[in-house]
Amino acid sequence: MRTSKYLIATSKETPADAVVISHQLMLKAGMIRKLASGLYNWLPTGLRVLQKVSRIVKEEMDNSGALEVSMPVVQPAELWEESGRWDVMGDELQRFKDRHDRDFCLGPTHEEVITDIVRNEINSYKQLPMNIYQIQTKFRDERRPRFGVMRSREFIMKDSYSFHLNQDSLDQTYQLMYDTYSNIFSRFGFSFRAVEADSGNIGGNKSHEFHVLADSGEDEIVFSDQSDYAANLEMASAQAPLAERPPSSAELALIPTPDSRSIDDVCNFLGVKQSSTVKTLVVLSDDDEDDEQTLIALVLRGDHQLNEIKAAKVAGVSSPLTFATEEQIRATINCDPGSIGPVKAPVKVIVDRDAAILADFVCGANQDGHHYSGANWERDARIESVEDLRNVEEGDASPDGNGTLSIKRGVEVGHIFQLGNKYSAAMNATVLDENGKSAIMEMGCYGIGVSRIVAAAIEQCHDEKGIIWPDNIAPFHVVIIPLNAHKSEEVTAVSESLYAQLQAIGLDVLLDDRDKKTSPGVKFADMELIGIPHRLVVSDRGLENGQIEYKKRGMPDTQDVAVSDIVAFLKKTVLID
RNA sequence: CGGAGUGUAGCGCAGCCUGGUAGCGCACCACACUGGGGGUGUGGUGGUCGUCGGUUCAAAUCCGGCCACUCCGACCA
Repeated sequence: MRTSKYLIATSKETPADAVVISHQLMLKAGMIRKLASGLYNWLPTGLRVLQKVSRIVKEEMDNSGALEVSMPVVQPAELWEESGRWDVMGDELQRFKDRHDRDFCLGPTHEEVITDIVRNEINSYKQLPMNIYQIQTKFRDERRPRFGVMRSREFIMKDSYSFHLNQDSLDQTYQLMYDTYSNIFSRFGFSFRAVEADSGNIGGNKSHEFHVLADSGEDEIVFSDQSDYAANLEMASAQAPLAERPPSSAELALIPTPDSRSIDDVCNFLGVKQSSTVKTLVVLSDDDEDDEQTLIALVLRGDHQLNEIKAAKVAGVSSPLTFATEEQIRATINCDPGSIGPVKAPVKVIVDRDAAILADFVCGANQDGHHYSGANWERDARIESVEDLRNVEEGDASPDGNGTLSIKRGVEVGHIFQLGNKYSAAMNATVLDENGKSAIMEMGCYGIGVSRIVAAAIEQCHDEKGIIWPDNIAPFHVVIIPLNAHKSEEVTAVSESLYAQLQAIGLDVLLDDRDKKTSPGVKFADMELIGIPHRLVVSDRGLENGQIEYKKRGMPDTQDVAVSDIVAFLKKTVLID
């Protein structure tokens, strides 16, 4: 490609509404343009990268034995009603009617459609297992699109769905996909982690997320420094406390604590550490027979944070977790939410493991403006049950007993689930087994955010000048920059010759043949911003010595290579795979 | 969905408070110079000031409705 025939579309200014680096650089480098909130046009440079990412994902999926199909973006409501998700899904599901007033939606995912295909096409256990994938545009009407293509409403996803006669077969394919995903993200050169994850609303049991480590990531992931334990913060547990609860030594004392409603306030007022206090959060129970929902108190150590996912899984607690309103608290406990505590509380008290081993602690007294000091479990406060309710913290012991936990931010680029028979049962997707009996298929599903990978790669690979692409997803492998071509026939001739020769050995080459009004500085800056990994500068100065200047993007030094060697040099330097 | 904010040229912004000729930088076009790091000069192109309505002799500016977009939070298959 010649820049004179191409759309460079770079800009010096950083657009005001881009906050993360990948979004800024994608706009500045002319890869994308916003069309509306969460909707982006992909310009030529961006599309080249996107297609290379897709190609690698496709190659590895094909290698794994998965079969590629293409399913429509638009899906009929009937299938979603059959699976039960038409009514369950929130407004992320973009619903609309066609001219005949029939209900449709834009596909945010394709479990229903694939299950429909498979129940029609697959009849025998002999055809299983089968893993089917597509690389397709998805639409989710996100409440708050942000970070450019990292969280857009329309995006490209590789989604695959596997079908099995039994759990063993599902386990095997799940592991195969785990390994395939690891291969894919390794090919992009990512620093990534696979972590145990909550399977969320999609249903099912076993689930792993693949995260690219990046400070701008929206998720917090937890891993041990000495073992392979890794989990999403939502799922992560610390090792249960090993210490026994010390014996009580203090008397329960009621203390006026005017205007002290938060843990911070109380600790400042009383001069105690947060870890010697407990905080009490009141949530709704899950008995919904009548309007009079009972309340449940969740008690954590003052310095710990509630994990809402874990709390919602505790027996008796509403799911999704719903906090009691101030009125409900007032009606049942008769105090404001800043003064609640487990002592003589008129509700069930569920206690976090770390809060349960405290003795002589400070807590709310269930009277406005009062706290207790010297409170002790059993003696002063009844425990309904002890659970793991809190977020892990940096430095907690790993649950497998090996090492301590670190927390880093990550961008979720892949997610694999074991769905079980949630969709196959609802939609009656069965095969005949070897005994001739009808069997509901087990399912797995596996997603990769293809467009998100482009952003994640930039998050990991950039410097103050711009993007630094790995060779295998760079929009171009090599850029040739002729200097003073308008004055030097030799520079022009050598540049053209190189351009042809490098293309002939299979490289994607960009020849910066913009006219003399485009100064060398502009060309260098543009190509560094765009992130082309290999740069050749052809100049009279170099040609006098029979040399071309080579520079690798991101490396400080240039090197001179003989004109006669340059093609062979690049052939072995550029990593095309 | 709650809170906050912004809409003026392709991009970044000023002008609004105190109503009266719509401006600056970048980009773009022409010419000349320059020619290994976003160069210089001269001259240009480009805007229904988000939109609808109100006040006024007069509205980018004051008032109101609507729309769009952004940020923080909640949510996220």
